[in-house]
Amino acid sequence: MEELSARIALMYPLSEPAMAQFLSIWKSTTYEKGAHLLKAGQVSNYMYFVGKGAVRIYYQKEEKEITEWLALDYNFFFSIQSFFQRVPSRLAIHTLETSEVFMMHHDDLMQLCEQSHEIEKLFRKMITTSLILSQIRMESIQFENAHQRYQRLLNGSPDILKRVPLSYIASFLGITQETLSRVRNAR
Amino acid sequence: MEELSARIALMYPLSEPAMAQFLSIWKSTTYEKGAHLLKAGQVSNYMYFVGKGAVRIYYQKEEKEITEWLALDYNFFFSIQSFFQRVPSRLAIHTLETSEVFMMHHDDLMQLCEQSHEIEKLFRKMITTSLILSQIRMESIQFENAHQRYQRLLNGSPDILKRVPLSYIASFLGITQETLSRVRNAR
DNA sequence: CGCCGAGTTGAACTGAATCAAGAAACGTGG
DNA sequence: CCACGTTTCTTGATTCAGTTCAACTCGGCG
Repeated sequence: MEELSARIALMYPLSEPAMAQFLSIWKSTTYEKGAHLLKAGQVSNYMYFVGKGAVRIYYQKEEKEITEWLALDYNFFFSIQSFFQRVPSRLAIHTLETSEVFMMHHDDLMQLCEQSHEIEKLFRKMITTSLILSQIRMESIQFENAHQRYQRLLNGSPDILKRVPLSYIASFLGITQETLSRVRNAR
Repeated sequence: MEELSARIALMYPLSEPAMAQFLSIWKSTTYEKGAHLLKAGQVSNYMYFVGKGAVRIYYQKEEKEITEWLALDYNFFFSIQSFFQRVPSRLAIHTLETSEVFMMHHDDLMQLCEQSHEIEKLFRKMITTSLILSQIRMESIQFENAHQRYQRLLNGSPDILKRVPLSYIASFLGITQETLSRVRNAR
């Protein structure tokens, strides 16, 4: 819980009562490796945060599984479209390691946002961060080749290779497993 | 101004005084075709809205010009990273047609957000919309081929071909002008 | 008429996907 | 602790979408 509150404070420093209020709507559960937090077709009601652990967001696309996001150690994640638009999610979420997962229900968040301008503002900052990350990822996909994207990922999470199967990493990078293998072993 | 206020109301229906307050920080200017709203290297202080008209956001990348965004008739646009992070923008913005452009200064917006929870919430919704669009565009770039992306663009703005040179459209779609030409004339 | 920018067409090339085997690592039961 | 099957990863050959480079067409317009 301290890590969660530290990450929140980093985005926008809430007053003490607001922080307490905000933290109060987060529930924590420890999931075994391979457990599903969300299945495809459900409306995703939660925004999540992983403690120490690893989580994968993926979906089915023409008999292939696409890894949409990988969240390791102390990071937020959620199904953007489903959470905001309240529509069933194509995405599924499962753990890659036994992980402590914190989750906050959409309705609780909305209710707090109504009551508290401060929390509304925090939430706005969280979305802004997502938007900027989304832009950066888009540019990476559009202009960087397989090798550059792989390097970028390694810079951000050097230990990801030891913790996530290559097939997931390849899909997350938008390349095939074979290409990733070649890129890794080149030179 | 009515169009601007209509688009705002669509995202989040402000109370009358809040709407008046919000509209009051927007200034309007009519720019001739080819005029620059923003040059690369400047911090972008504004969020923009085009009335009837057309605007292009672009940047220099290794002696090529990349068209990052095209905004036609009654749409918002801005340099996301520069606006939020207050860093110099790689992006430049110019008009493709004589256009009425509305602009809102970052600091005015922030001040209003401090004062008014309602406006903060509107702003949050605006960013959320951007985030969802960004996700959709990312998926389009990653998984759709040149022909599909072209079709998607046409569906969204059928008259864009008549108003924007092909070289800009190609770059916006992330393909070369030659490929766009082939895609257009195929079959 | 000749030039100029915008768009098209053709041919060669390239990065990554696909298809197809293999090799290595992993774990489960004997 | 080993043997076996399964999953994960690598390697090779071929194919393909899209790029690059170069030449060409077309429609203004001074």
